Amino acid sequence: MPLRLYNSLTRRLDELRPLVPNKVTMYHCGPTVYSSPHIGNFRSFLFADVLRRFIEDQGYQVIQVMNVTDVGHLTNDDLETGEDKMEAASKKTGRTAWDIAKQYENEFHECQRLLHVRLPHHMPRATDFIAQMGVIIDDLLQKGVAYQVDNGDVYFEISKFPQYGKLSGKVIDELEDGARVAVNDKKKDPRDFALWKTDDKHQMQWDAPFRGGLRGFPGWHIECSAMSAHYLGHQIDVHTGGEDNMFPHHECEIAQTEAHTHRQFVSIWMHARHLLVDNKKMSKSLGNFFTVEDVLKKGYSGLELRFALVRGHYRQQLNFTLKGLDEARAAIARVQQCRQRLVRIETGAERKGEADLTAATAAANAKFTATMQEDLNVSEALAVVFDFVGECNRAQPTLASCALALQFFARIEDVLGCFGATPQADATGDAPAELQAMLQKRQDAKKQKDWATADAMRDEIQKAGWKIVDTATGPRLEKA
RNA sequence: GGUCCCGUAGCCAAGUGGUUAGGCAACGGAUUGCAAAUCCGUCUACGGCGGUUCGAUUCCGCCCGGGACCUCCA
Repeated sequence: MPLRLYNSLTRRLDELRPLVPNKVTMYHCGPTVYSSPHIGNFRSFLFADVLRRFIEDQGYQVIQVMNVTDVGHLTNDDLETGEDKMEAASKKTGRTAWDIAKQYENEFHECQRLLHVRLPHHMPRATDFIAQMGVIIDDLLQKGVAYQVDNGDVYFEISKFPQYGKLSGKVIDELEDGARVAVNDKKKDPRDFALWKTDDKHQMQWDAPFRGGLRGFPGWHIECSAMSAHYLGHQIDVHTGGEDNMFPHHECEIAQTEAHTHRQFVSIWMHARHLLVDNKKMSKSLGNFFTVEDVLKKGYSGLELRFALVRGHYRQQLNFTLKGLDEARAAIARVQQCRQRLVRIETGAERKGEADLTAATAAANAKFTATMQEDLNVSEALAVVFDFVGECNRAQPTLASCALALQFFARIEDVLGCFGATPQADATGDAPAELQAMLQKRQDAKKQKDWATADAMRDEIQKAGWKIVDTATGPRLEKA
């Protein structure tokens, strides 16, 4: 069974057919590092992460590149008033753009770690690829697809690339009727976009990396073309981003890259739907957004946030709520309880049985694969996992079955990464000695039928962040 | 104004022309000194109105409601 993915370009499910057999190249539009990463950002990045993990699960070797935009992302791409986001943040805070970029890039990496993201193989910064951008700009100028105006700005000329609009379905006339107005009369067409801009006041400036240019800074779109070409070559298999990237960003990437190489840039374009918060659009301009840090400060773990952001289908709007995080916590616990019991049986801490889970495990694996192969249907894949949890809990499995089932869970974890590592059979030994003493005291009290003392001990242990689990073979302590 | 997506039980969220997700919460039962965890059971839905069909939540049309892009945003 092939892996089929929804391709924004063809508007249907396309089979993943890597240009080089068994190797998949992926490029992801990463963060613009001008503010703290928010949960909406990570909805997209976690989607990319799960995609990568599943493709690897399917036996491919993946090479993943995610850019860090630290220059050139204009607040208003085509208008004269457009301002670089880094510069805008700098103005607001009084710090340098370089300083800001560094801070938020670090924050981004920290969030990746907290949300258990498998790091892309390369995470290049735009500012480190000025020269490579220059090569493309130079070529586009030579080919007459781009033009330079008096002040030194270089624009890509839309009319020279008739396929412009093929990804987003935007048609020229429609755009001209829209809210966007041409106020930059230097441009031949209002939709021509900047490859290079000049501005004396801009903090980040470079001598033009192309012939006949003036000192300035690159436009936003060109970085992705340059960096994907540098690491992955002129043609790549999969390119992802948030749905807002589709236009104009990805449209522009296609135009400049394909005008440059005369080859199809990307086989499969994928876009994650935006997140809603309490059923409302989440955006900076509305101010109703949570940063990753906000959520973690409320006491939720990265795993819980990851689960909450990953559980819905990526092409569906996902409604984020704090209640959803509580649900995530409970759901994760359900899986972990199940895994822990299997470990306990395996290690002899709990009685094994006669139930053979071989067939059930094979079926779960097959269903999980099939459902993920169909455009990464995580929701349905989770249903498979939870069905299997029920089967395990109901059974008294053999040692061999425990091992098989645990392998299944390890695979799920490898792909989804939202449940955590295989639990320990018994964490009692890791608990502080005083808690272990309390546990013993509770046992003694129970023998005496001194329920008051027994319950008091349990409450104390709970207050310390642990809980008692009573079993047929005696009580044990677990982290709550 | 143009293009497009969605509306599923208390909440979240898949899917399908006729069997029927899953999670959370709630309730009843088993277990337990009481709990926790686990198991069993209950709650059974597809925005509204038409149409196509033997049969529609699933296809078509209209309406209502929410959202996306075209403008900063993943």
